[in-house]
Amino acid sequence: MNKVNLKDIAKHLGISIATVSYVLNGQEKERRVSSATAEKVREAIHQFEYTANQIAKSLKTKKTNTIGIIVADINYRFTTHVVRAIEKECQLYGYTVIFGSSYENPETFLTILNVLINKQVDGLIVIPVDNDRGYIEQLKSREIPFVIVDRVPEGSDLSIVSIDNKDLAYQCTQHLVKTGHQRVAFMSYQTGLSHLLDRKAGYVTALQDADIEIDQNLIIEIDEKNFVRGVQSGIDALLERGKSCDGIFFTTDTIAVEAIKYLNQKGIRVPDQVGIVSFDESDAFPLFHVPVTHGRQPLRQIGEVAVKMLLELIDENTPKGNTILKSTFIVGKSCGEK
Amino acid sequence: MNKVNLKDIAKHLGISIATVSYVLNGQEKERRVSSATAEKVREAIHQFEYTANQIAKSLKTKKTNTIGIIVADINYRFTTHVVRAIEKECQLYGYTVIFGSSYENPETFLTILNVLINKQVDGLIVIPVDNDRGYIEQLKSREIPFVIVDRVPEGSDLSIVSIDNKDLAYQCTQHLVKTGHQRVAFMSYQTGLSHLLDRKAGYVTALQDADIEIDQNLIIEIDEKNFVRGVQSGIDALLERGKSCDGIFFTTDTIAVEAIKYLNQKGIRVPDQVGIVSFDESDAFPLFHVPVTHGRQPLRQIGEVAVKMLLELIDENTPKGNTILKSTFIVGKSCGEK
DNA sequence: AATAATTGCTTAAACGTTTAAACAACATAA
DNA sequence: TTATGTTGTTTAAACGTTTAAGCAATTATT
Repeated sequence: MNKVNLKDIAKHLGISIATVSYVLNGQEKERRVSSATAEKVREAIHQFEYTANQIAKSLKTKKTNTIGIIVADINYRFTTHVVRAIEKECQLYGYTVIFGSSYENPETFLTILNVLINKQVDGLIVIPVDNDRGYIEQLKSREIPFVIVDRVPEGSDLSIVSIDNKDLAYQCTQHLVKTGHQRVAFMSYQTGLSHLLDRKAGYVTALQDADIEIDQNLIIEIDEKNFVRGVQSGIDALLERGKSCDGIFFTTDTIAVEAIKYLNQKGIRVPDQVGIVSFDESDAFPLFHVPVTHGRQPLRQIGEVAVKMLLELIDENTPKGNTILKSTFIVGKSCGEK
Repeated sequence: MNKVNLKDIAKHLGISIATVSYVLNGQEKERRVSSATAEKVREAIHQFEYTANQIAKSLKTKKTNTIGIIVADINYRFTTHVVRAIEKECQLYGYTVIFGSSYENPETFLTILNVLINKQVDGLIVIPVDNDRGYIEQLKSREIPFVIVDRVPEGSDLSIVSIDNKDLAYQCTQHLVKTGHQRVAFMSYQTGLSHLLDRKAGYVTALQDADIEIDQNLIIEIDEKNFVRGVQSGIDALLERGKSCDGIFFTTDTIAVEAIKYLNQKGIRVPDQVGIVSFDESDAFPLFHVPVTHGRQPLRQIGEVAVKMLLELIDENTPKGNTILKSTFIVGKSCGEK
């Protein structure tokens, strides 16, 4: 038994499809459907449990009430939290979410982009792919509203949601200094991505403001290809005698977790031997023997704002721009705090 | 400038829409389009970068190449891993994924169900909502192919992907016994859900097989409403003098993590004072000072199999049934293993 | 030479909606 | 009386595809 459609309802009531449609779309007043007819229609709709075929509707109205989101990998803490907020917010506004993962692969990214566009999504939220350069041009040439999350590319006619990476990195570094660490190291990925450059700038500025000289030996930048080994040899290098490093600022939670594992393994005591601060938290932190001091991005808010910006963009009544959200700083005990 | 459609292509070439469509769908042979014409069409398609409007296509073919998945919360380890596999598998077969979260709320679940059905998804994968009873009837009455993951409801004309919960729980318990623990406790949620009942059965059977008497005092079942307190008072109860509990089997990773946090906090040494095993792992385990022995569900495989079953169901050439996947058991050092 | 088969296309209906435009019936105003 | 409005409804085109059916031109068969 096939789903009942407008025609079925109309035939059953002996009226035209148009009339039924008007009632359904709340246009009885404008289209002067008599209240008797309207009532009949409502009854029939209820009786037959009619629900509109959104595909047909979309074809006609050119609106799918669907947004696409392209993430790097759903299996990241950042992603799940942001996606969760996006989906919640969309539920609120009657939008649904189609999603695809690029797995950091630019080609996959473009494939997904095409699929989503052919599905006629009303807009896109993009959590960018590392190392991908051309996607913004592709997006722009498609004339589809989109919002970029997290990463701030050049070019200002874009809609972007991000946080002040430099500021939060500044706070992280400053906290290490304030808790008595003199030789504060920096551990990050080897990359040209804006958010990580900003974090480095925050680190540098904080040290300068504290009149501490920057020591290039304390700056470790890891090749992602060789992640685990990179972290380990980075830690080894930092903690070798002579360097007298007494604090480390990790620019991502992934690096922090891997480093903490290794510190655990080597029996290095935190915070006694070395104080640590992480940019971003990890669900794993609570299992470490001491609460890890860290910066916290407002992931939920990032998702919410991204959706709001996108929906405004879709409704065409908004200027584009970069929305910068406030982060918070969570003080634990990994720097020897009282 | 609007997207180019079949009509544009046809007009440009001075041929009919039908011919273009036939070429596009690889029906040149059957429909006897001359190779000259076909070539012209292909060129034009390329030149204008034509891509089909999937909405129109779907309306006609009644196929959206989209599946819906309803999860409890994207923010769970189980969910992200399964969803990741589902999406990867779908990419392979040219399907896209629409998703919605029920947040454990049956009403939200039904709302999402309706939205997805109106979007004409070809099928559904459902990671069930705790405490929801009616959803299966709702699903069945909708005559839409669907696969249930993880939880095994009564009624056998369903397609289900699950693991052998009893068997894996048996292994977990047996391992505690084999590593010298005599007074093995069980900590789970207070629930009637099949997978947790099965895990309890595994625990009981393992002890019986080892000729150890079941002690109701060592069985803790936590009210989810009061989760953190429940875990803590459960641990307190188990470790109080007199009970001489020397091992605990946690039936979920969430319970295990919360318990480990509390053990940490209280300074209780694992595995010296108490050995622990967890059903399911957590990304947090590596930060614990000792590797946690645990059962591992084949999450990726669960996702893959769910998709395969669903696509077969959609193509109508498959019997339904319960596919039970093999789990593995990861030996750490949390039971005092050498 | 007449008929049949093949080739290469086109026509047009259909999918389930929305919506501008038309229309019939009646009421009101001049 | 004629024109003018108002009310309640229907008609039909359109959205961008797919696809069965039709048809003219050419080629093959008898």
